[in-house]
Amino acid sequence: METAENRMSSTDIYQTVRNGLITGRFEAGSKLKPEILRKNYDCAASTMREVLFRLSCDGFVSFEEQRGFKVPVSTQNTLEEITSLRTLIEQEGARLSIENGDIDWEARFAAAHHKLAHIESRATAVNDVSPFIDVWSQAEWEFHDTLLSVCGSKMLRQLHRTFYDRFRQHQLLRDPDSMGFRPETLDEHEAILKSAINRDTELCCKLIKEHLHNNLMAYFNQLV
Amino acid sequence: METAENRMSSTDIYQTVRNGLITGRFEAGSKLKPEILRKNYDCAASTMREVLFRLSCDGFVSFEEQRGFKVPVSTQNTLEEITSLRTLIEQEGARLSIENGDIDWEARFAAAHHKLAHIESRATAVNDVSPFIDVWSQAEWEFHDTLLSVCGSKMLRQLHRTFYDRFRQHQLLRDPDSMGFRPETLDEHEAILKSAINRDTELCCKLIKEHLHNNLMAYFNQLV
DNA sequence: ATCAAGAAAAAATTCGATTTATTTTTTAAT
DNA sequence: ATTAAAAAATAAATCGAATTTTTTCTTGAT
Repeated sequence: METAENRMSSTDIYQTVRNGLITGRFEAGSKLKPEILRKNYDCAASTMREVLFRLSCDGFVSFEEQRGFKVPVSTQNTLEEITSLRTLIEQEGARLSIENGDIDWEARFAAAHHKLAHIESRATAVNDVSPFIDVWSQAEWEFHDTLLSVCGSKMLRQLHRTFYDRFRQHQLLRDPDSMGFRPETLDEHEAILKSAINRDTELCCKLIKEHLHNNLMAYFNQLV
Repeated sequence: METAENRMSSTDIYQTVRNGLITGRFEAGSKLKPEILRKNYDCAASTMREVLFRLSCDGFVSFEEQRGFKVPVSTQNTLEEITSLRTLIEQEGARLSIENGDIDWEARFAAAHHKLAHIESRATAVNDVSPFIDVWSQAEWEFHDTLLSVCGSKMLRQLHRTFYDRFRQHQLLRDPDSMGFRPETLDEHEAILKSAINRDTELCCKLIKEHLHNNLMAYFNQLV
């Protein structure tokens, strides 16, 4: 008998689709029809619907009653709101981490930065950065998450993750070729690392704000 | 032919269950089985499951794969995290509203406070406050939401609403008879109103922090 | 040609049943 | 009496089809 391929659980499908959404695999504004998508994930339409509902709660897809699911359309205002909230949350998380963090945290944060800086300098030196996107994204995420890792609030970290990913999603919605990084991020990340390790809370918050503001501006400037 | 009662849409059911959760109609830690609940809402188990997934995203119910849904158990730490995040968000919203708000906002905020104060003073004067819970809850929500109403960020307001409701849910999970209000809230609300209208951002943020901290403390003190 | 009404198609929603996994109960051996 | 394995019962997860609603297409009157 031919073996049936191992099926994914709905949670696996959820993860896969979520990942697809934040890596720009779906076109902005396009419909997400359970009946169509199910074929890609080998499941029933109602299972697909369940997954899409879960994604809609966190804002990765939009839902309108009797009208189904869509990839959200990115507007300037949406991205500004996402950036503001991410800034608010990341500043607070950094504040708490700087307060609580011990030498072990410093070491982990320095290590995360080291990895990230390595990738960023290699990516800056080259013409086509596309092969770096995936590793860079992962390293950047780990850098920012390590900063918050000893803030003491799981909830805050989770919320930060949602807004971090939503920002990335909206960058890609507008510009599917967006790398997400500018050469300047290298210096910005280093400054954040140093301020945190020096326990300079106010400077760190200021640098985070500038870093995220610059990300936002870079995005707007790409809009020809 | 006998007419079939008008059925609720899944979104209606979602709202109803959400409301039930934040008004203490489900016992902490109890299982939420789609097959059982469906009978109360006249729908299929899979529809119920869909609803529960939606609620789990915002933290109103907990979900574990292959083990179903539960009413969350309230721990001290959870409530502290919820309070901290609500404080962070409400302070930021107040800051922005104070910056943007015009005379119309002031008037609406004063009106919301007037209603709330009226209810609070009547409730304070009486022995059994239970008949006031529903109107008070609504008025308190409107007061806090009006404060944020011109912050310019729909997302922030939505997030605030989630944490506002989660706080209330956890109060009731621990103490099903919790009124949610203390006599002191009357003064605290008034002070917040005045500081906002005086455009004293820093004072307003401080008062919000104290107000929410006091809510939290009142909750802990009830734990015998 | 334009528009509205009605018909057809497509998509969203809901359903009841099947399959799969977990939990509880029973049985049997030590 | 305890424990371990097996069986039964319960609950979770998934499915494919039926139903309802929305959207698109067709037709015919102005």
